[in-house]
Amino acid sequence: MIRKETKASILVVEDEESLREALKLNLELEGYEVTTVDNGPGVLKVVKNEYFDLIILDIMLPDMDGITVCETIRMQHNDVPIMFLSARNTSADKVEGLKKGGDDYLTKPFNLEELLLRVQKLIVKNKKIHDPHAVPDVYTFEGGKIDFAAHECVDHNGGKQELSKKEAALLKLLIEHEGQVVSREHILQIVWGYNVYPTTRTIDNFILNFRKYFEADSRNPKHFHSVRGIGYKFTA
Amino acid sequence: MIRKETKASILVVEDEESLREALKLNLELEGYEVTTVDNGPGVLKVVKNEYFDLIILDIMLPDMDGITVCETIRMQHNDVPIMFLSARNTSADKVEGLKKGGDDYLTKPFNLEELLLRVQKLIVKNKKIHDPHAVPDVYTFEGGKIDFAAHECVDHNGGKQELSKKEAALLKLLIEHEGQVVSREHILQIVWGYNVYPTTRTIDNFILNFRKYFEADSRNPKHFHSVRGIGYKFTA
DNA sequence: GGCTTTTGTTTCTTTGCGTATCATAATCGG
DNA sequence: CCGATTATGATACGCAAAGAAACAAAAGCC
Repeated sequence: MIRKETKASILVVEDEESLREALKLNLELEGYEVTTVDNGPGVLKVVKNEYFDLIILDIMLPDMDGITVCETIRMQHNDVPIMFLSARNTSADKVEGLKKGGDDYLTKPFNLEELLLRVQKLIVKNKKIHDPHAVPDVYTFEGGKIDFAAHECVDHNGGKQELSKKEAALLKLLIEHEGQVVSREHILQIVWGYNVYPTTRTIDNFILNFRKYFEADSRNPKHFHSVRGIGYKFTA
Repeated sequence: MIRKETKASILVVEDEESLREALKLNLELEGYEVTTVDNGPGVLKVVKNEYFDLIILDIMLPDMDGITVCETIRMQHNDVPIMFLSARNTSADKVEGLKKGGDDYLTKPFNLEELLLRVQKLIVKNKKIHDPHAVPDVYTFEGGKIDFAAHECVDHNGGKQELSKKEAALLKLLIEHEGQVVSREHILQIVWGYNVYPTTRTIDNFILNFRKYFEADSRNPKHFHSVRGIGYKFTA
């Protein structure tokens, strides 16, 4: 099994600079990859383009309040865990936050250690949800056979091929999500470990190779499909 | 959305009778199967023999405190979600509870609605972990079948069709509002973005495609209805 | 150090999605 | 019943995303 030692990524949304920087610092000390934003509309933009394991969202933002931001994110079918931060600690506020799609609600001032623990729990749970099904060391499908332990595969002609590290990792990821589309962001997050990417054609090149290995007609792939605007999909 | 409900089971551990019964009553009203226990050792016994989706655990128990109970459960590699209840609300207490394996920590007196919301969230998350296909991303209706995870659908003839990004988003939106009219403005808000107003026939074209996919007679649609002057409506 | 292999970048080509345009049909208001 | 309005359906087009390949840069390997 390939261990993922990629950092979990957190988006911190907080307009007050000192708190924002303090959060960033402490989360980074815990080993998280932290992005910060100080306004509502900015969140929506950045959430559309990047993958996050958790969003820490201040409710009181100058332009667009956090609840609305959360609602909007949820309306776009994004299930990223969201932790609300707020100075308001009435039950009504908490209930509203949780109802509108928040996963946790902390009141300011908060205890740092508690926040870090809750952050950790939310991230671990979510990872478990997305943690895909186990793939055997030797995976056989119509297009060939892949031996993840030996880092080699048998292509569609029966020829043997060595698999490089990244090739194996990407293959495994796609096979783990067999039948489902895996977004480019997710691929980069898991296989490469970065979050933002310049318009890179790197992933495409790997897919091209897979198609060479496993597809009889690489122009009309039966196993490695691209889903325009989203990512790639493997089907057996 | 259609959701089949088998009752989730909750174990309530609380020594004070009135609170215990109040919790039981309210949780049952929410549709949960509730078991109650009033002492520490009893928890361990019952947890060994029964499956629970959640344990609500009072920290101050007469014989064995809740933290110890939780630790013991975790030592037995049982990952059942545990929500602590406690009158103590210092940060140190909360931190300890979370550290020792608790998933949430509520202080007494608590707001009932908040508790119920948090209960629900813990249970749903855990269900997703154990049965990722419990809430499948597949929607079936008379006209065909739509798989949102794979971005494909089966049309009314049984043929397979790839779905583009916007197609999937719009379909999802319409299906979520099954039976009710969705206005053009709302569609644009959700599917296209915010201040975008392409005053065009764009949405119509997507509806046309859907009718091609899913309607036997596209002139007399049974599923994708247009509501003149307002928007569109999907019916199953 | 020089060689090979793997990984990443740059650039160009190709594709097809999403949008626009326009002609026609349906519907509505008066 | 007729003009105005709105939906439909076909078609055309621009542009962003994917394909493809060559090139560059690391990373291994004797």
